[in-house]
Amino acid sequence: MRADILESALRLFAAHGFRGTSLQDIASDVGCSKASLLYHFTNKDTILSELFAPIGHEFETLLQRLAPLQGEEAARAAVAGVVDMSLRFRRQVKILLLDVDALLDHPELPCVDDVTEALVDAMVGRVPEQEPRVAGWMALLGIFLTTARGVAIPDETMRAELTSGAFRTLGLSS
Amino acid sequence: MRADILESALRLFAAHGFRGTSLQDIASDVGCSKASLLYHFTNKDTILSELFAPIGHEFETLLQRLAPLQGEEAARAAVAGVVDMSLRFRRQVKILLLDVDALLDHPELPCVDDVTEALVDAMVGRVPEQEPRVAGWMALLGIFLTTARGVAIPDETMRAELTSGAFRTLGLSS
DNA sequence: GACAGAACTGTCCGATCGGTCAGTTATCGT
DNA sequence: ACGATAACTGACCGATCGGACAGTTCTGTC
Repeated sequence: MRADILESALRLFAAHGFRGTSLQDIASDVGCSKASLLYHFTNKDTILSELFAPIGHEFETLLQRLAPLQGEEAARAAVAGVVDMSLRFRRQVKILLLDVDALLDHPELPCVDDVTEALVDAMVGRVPEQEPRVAGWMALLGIFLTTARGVAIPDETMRAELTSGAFRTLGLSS
Repeated sequence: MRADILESALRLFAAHGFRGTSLQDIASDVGCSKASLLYHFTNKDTILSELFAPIGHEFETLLQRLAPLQGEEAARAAVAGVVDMSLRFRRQVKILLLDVDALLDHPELPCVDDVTEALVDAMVGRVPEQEPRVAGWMALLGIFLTTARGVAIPDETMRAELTSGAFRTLGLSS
């Protein structure tokens, strides 16, 4: 039942956003009462936290794996990591994009700004100038949103296209 | 006063989303009563419609300008047009991204899906395969989101970086 | 100063939200 | 069969939302 609730919540949050989905919406989708949701989860935020728990750790390990790398090597690893996580957690990414501002102060998920800044750093190098960072943001956000939007092709094809596209954006040979 | 209301609404909608901003929030920001808002505008949706009215026409003329072009010429013109509109209407773009699903059925603004699909067509050509379209989506969404997010550089520098970045994503020489 | 109309506001309304709680039903070891 | 515990629910609560409406204040004209 907990699993059913989480599955429905993930689908509805991704479709209509966190704020755009009421507990009653989830309950109707699951086929139980609203009170039953709050029996399994203390409140609405807890449901969200549970959905985002896995990706918090994964992003942390990705950043650790990226930390010692530099230059083109770091950029290619960052792209591969971001593409992989976007494909595996595309619905969570969509939730994050739909309700960024409301979810930023959410304690459970790591500070999104810090993580994304670190990923851009890995893609374009730790340069003080802002100009090269634009390409990094374009690559990062392009991957996230294109995955969240969804294109009617198999996952592995999508992975290859996203990776080569991001490489081109960053000026790397693909 | 109407202008003050629209300015406050635009800023608040861009910061917290359409659904995340109440009429009371806007009234407090303007410094008037909620009832006063509803004297100048028939309802909350009308405020949003007025904010999006200009960009509807602009996107239409952009698509008309793009229609006769083909190949690389069309792609370069599409990128230039999208970059230009993103920079000029960055707050509207952000609103659209924050509340896509809730705003899709909004009658005032043109069907977002149709417009974006046409822009991707212009960028990658009207090909039946889905694979090349991924790069188109990456370029389009990369421009939109990077602009909406904001980078601390002058507009004209941003324009140049966004344009060359999108060209690279699409495999065009910049 | 009197008047008309625009501009504005306080107050109320129904709907919906997240959340609480007492009470009911199902499950299971003994 | 029975009691304990988990699972679940209907009814309710306070807060907040978008919006309606009667009444008040401001502003310009004669």
